[in-house]
Amino acid sequence: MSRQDKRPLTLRDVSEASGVSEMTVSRVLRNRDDVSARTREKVLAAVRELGYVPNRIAGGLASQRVNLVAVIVPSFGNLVFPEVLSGISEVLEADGLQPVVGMTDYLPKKEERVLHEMLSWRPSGVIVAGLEHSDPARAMLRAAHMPVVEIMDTDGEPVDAAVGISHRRAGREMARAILAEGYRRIGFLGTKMPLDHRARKRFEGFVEALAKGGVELEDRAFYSGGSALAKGREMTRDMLGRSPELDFLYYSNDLIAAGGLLWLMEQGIEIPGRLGLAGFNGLTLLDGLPRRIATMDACRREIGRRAARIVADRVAGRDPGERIVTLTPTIDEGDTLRRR
Amino acid sequence: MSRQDKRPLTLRDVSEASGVSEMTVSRVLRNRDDVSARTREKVLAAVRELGYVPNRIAGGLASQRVNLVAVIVPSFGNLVFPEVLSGISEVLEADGLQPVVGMTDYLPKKEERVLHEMLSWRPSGVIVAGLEHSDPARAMLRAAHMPVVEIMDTDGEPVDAAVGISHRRAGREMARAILAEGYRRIGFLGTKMPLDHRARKRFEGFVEALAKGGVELEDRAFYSGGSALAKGREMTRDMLGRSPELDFLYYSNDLIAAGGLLWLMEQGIEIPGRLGLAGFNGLTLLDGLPRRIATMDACRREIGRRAARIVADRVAGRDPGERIVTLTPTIDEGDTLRRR
DNA sequence: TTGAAAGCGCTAACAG
DNA sequence: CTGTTAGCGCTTTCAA
Repeated sequence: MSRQDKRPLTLRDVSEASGVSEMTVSRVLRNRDDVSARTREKVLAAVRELGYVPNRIAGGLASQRVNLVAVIVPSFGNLVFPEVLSGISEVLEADGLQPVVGMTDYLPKKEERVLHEMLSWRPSGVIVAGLEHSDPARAMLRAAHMPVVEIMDTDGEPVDAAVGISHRRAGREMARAILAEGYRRIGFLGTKMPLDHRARKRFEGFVEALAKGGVELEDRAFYSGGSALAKGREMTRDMLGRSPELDFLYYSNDLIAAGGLLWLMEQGIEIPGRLGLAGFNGLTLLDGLPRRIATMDACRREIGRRAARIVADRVAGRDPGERIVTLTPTIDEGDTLRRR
Repeated sequence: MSRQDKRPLTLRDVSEASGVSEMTVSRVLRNRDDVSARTREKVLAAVRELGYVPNRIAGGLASQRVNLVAVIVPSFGNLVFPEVLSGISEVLEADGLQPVVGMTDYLPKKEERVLHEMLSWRPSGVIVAGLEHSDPARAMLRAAHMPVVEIMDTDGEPVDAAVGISHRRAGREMARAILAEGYRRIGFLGTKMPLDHRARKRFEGFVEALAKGGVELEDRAFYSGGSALAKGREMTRDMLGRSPELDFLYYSNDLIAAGGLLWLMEQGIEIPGRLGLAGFNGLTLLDGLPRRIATMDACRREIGRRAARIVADRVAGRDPGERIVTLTPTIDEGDTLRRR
């Protein structure tokens, strides 16, 4: 700890302190096994003594390899993405790779900026949410010459590889389950987000399967901004005000469904006797509500894991298997779907 | 788009395509204003045509400057950190800096690893949650010779700068507010996390201020794992089972408080008539519950903003002002504290 | 098992 | 306003 200056330490400093060549110090720091135990110890002692932290900027430039994987998601607030990220980290870390996360706020222009920024660090791969990207973004992804995995959604054609669920099918299956239970007068409550393509696809699949069952959506409402719980409450109140004949409410996510549930129970409305409910996502955060809301698991953690596995395999030169991985979400009936 | 090979593009390719020297291309790409409009256009056209993305690894090495700021937080799942991050991004982006986020899972060893990893990229600054770090971690932070801002907490001595609130004081103030309202038989429900120092400090401050008011905590419970909402429910049920005389419950976070609230209301227990409640964090996520739970805002977004401001100022050579910024959280009485 | 030399792709510094 | 030269701190490659 006798350094006084502010110059960052380099390999040369370690080399001088340990009396070993820079090259050999480098070998030790990269855990290569072609170094004698004695030399290794000398080097590690010097590294500890000086507090040397290798410079990966230089290392990356020299080796043309960087252990970063770019991960691009729309938002952290969403409650959906923390779990995806955790699945990604889990797998990448085991392979010595490091996720670097960027956020797009659901804005295509911002997605382009973030992508450009991340690609400028020459990562080993890219994991990006969604299949819908601007032309410049797709061009960048193609030109990057690295593994690219688009996640969450498989209703479309990926640039390279994809891992997700079919949101259209998720919507259809929930519609079928609702119809099978005998509900016929159905309302939909969701987010007004033209750029949330997955929510849109679920909605489309839902309406389509209802139609196939000879049922038309009886009412719908879309919100934007504000607390989802409070919005679910308001929208539910408003919708039942104008469409009191409804017997089922399908919400585009579990949080607004929870808001609706709380309001309905306060009104003394019997769930699911008088009115059935379903949401989407399978948020364990919400375990502990007075009813378990029927929902559909989006396989978030598994999507993260599989996507990371594809990147890690490709980086390591292993065969990653199929290009498009479609996971199958399962309906969790909870207490608000099945009539006794 | 006529390239066939997989060699990544370099400045030289752009230089050749545009008939301008590498150096001038570099100037254009860094938005320097000492380039003629005509030359600039030629270069940008070539860049677009080729789809060139600059290599920041090389750029960083040459300039000894990197626009990254390391941000180290315990967990994404926490609902607390997304908002801090958003405050950080907001300010950093305006200064051309880019946050890079790492996660420690509340584990000191993992914190060391993540910190070492991030410092190896020679970022322009570090923002790290908490004041408690292992000796090696503190040594790394000191030796890094860059702005380091410890956030969330100001009860302690930072390595360099700090922005946060006093959690001890937050606990004390909530205790005073509770006593002022006339409650005397108080229970505490929190997380069993020896490594969550901020929760511990709030608890200590709370107990201390009760004692000063001549009141001793009557019951306490700690949980770990599982859904916070469900745990709040269970713990509340159990605590009231064994200590039915309690007239107030203080929860270490809003989510378990919400679970408790839901259970209590189902039991028909009058809130706050029979029992007062308070949580901590000011989670807007929970707006829409049947009662607004009394809570204390942790100033999350503002903490992120101020911390980022300090880093950005230091990087730009501006005077960042005071070394320790203590924000003052305010009690939000909601509907569950004040007896009518 | 160790060392010496030659870059990686860019930018600082200086010259024109 | 534009170009030339000399590195940045590592790792690759080859030789000992």
